[in-house]
Amino acid sequence: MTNPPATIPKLEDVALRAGVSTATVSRFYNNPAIVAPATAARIRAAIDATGYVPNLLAGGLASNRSRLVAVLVPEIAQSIFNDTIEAMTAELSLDGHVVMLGLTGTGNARMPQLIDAALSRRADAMILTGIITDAATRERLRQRTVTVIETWGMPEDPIDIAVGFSHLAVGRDVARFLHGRGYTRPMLAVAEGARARQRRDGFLEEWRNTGHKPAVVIDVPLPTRFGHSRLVWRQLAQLDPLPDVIVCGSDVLAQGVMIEAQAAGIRVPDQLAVVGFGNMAIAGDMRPSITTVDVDGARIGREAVAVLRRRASGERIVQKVIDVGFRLIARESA
Amino acid sequence: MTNPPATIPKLEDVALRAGVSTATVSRFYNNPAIVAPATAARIRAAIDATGYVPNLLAGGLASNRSRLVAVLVPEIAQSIFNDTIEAMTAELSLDGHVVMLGLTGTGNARMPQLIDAALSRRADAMILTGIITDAATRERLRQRTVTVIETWGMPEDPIDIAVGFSHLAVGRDVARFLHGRGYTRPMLAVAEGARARQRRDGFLEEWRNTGHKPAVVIDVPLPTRFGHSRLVWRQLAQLDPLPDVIVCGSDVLAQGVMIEAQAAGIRVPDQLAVVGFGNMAIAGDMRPSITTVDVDGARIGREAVAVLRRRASGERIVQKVIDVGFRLIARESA
DNA sequence: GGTACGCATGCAAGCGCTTGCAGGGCTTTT
DNA sequence: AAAAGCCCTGCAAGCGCTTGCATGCGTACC
Repeated sequence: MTNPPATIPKLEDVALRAGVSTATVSRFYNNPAIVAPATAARIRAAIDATGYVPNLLAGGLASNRSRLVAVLVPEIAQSIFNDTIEAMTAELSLDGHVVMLGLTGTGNARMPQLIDAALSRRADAMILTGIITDAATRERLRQRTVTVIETWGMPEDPIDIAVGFSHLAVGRDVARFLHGRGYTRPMLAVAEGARARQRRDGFLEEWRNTGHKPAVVIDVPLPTRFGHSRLVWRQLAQLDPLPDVIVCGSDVLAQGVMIEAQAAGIRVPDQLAVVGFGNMAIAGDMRPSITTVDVDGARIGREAVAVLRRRASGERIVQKVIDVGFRLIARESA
Repeated sequence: MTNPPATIPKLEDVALRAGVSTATVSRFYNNPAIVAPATAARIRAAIDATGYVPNLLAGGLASNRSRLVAVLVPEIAQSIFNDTIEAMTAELSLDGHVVMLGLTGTGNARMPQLIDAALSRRADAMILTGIITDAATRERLRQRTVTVIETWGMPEDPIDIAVGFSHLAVGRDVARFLHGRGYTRPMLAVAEGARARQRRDGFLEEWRNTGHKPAVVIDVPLPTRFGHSRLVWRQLAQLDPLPDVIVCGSDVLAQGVMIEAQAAGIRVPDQLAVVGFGNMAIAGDMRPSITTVDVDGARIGREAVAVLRRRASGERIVQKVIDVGFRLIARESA
């Protein structure tokens, strides 16, 4: 129970105490293999005795590596990206990196400020959710040497590196699936985001190609909230004939619609089938369980960090776009 | 469409171009009021021309302020804290601060490393979820001069500052509420966390005080997942007589139990009432809507940042514990 | 007209690390 | 026994900012 030290110990204090130079203590932290075991032991003792904690601001300034990775997502309150963030955070902390979390807002309105914030802190890398569409921002990032990873999408011309999957393909697969099951009157509830719209386009294209009449589409505001399902339900209930399946932009929405349907005495899937997206935990646990598209968000996070590691070790990344794919999981609801 | 600059521009480049010293440019950023308007205009032009972005690693080293706030939470995948994080992030970015996100794990296993990470980066403040119980860690933090804010709880002896509410009081209120509604056979599904246990204790104490027989308690593993409700349901269904109300550690759990009950043909609330915790969006949107305890997570975040601001402006904080309270919201499910 | 003062700016000494280069002591090679 | 190599360590020059102190200038005051 010692008292607070009058001053925060620095590298020099440790060095003095261990009888070595600051350079050696620095190496002890950054390249332990090259310091002699006996010296290392003395340094360790000195660190314990002084309660030294390295100053990574100083270290980062000198080495030009901040060990900071900026992760920019629209939101986290009800987000499908949280698995990705968790996986990334866990992986990064293994390398002594830390996540700077930025919330861009559902319309990415705060993206520019956050990019500035990340650049200011000399983040070693920036991991973005989705594909930046703003040309000026793309150009700005390209001019920098930071690693930029775009996730959850498949840009044709990535700023730097992309880890994701094709939302277009998701839409197409769902359309084929529903066609195969014999559904004829789908309705789509599409969130106002770039990715959701790609899935919609994929669906509509494929649905047309399989010889069907155009599907009904309604828009749902972002961010996705459970309550929006009531809006969807209201619009759905007005249709005549009723759709025989509703394809929702997210599992949350799908769950909500199902609950509304059941409350209205409509049987799922007999009278109305439901398809979600994301394969969140609720999808498998609902009664009936929800047919959805599984995306391995954690894997996206891990792959992103893996790329970072490879680049950090000097490797030149040739494969600029990594496709982690997706799986349509047929359950009870459709 | 210029090419990447050969070298990253620094303060000096801006100063040269604007015909001032680096000190003045620095002041332009940190204390704009004291630089003359005409000079400011020249500096602005120079910044635009060079594409300068300040290096906050250098700035932080020199000024001893990192503009980094560490936010340590157990997880974010299915977390009740996300509103708090969002609110904090938004507020902090207004002051040019940035959030370093740390995930401690549900058992707080990674807490020590994360505290180190935060100290290493000379975080201006650390905001923790819940109350740190480890004495060594408490002591370690007390010795530092960083602002430490514990949230979502009401420690008797805060490390520094706390913003939260009394979980004990929540438990008591719920017990009184159920007593008032005439329920007699409650069952508690309690998550394995310190806060959930406090609510349990409060409930049990009050329930006993109102003259009832002890309530049935079952434990639920952390992190809370929707699927756990099935486990709860299974245990619940074995009881004879069945409980007339189940008090769940979270809305997610409550929702799941309700769905299981409905799937089993049990009517909510007639045959089984359900109480949740947290007032997440789903609670109000479920059919029937869920009776729960509302906690203003966003407010916790805002209050925490407000304290930070006050301290930053030199104020001495006297009120070490800020109680944001809670509200029991009676809806259809109980 | 001289003194006092305030405003805007410059000077320069750090902030606490990292790392290229050099060198001393050992062991191995010839 | 000398030469060559290898390990380990130290020296010292930065990294790009901030800020206390000093200074020059214009205005206000007596």
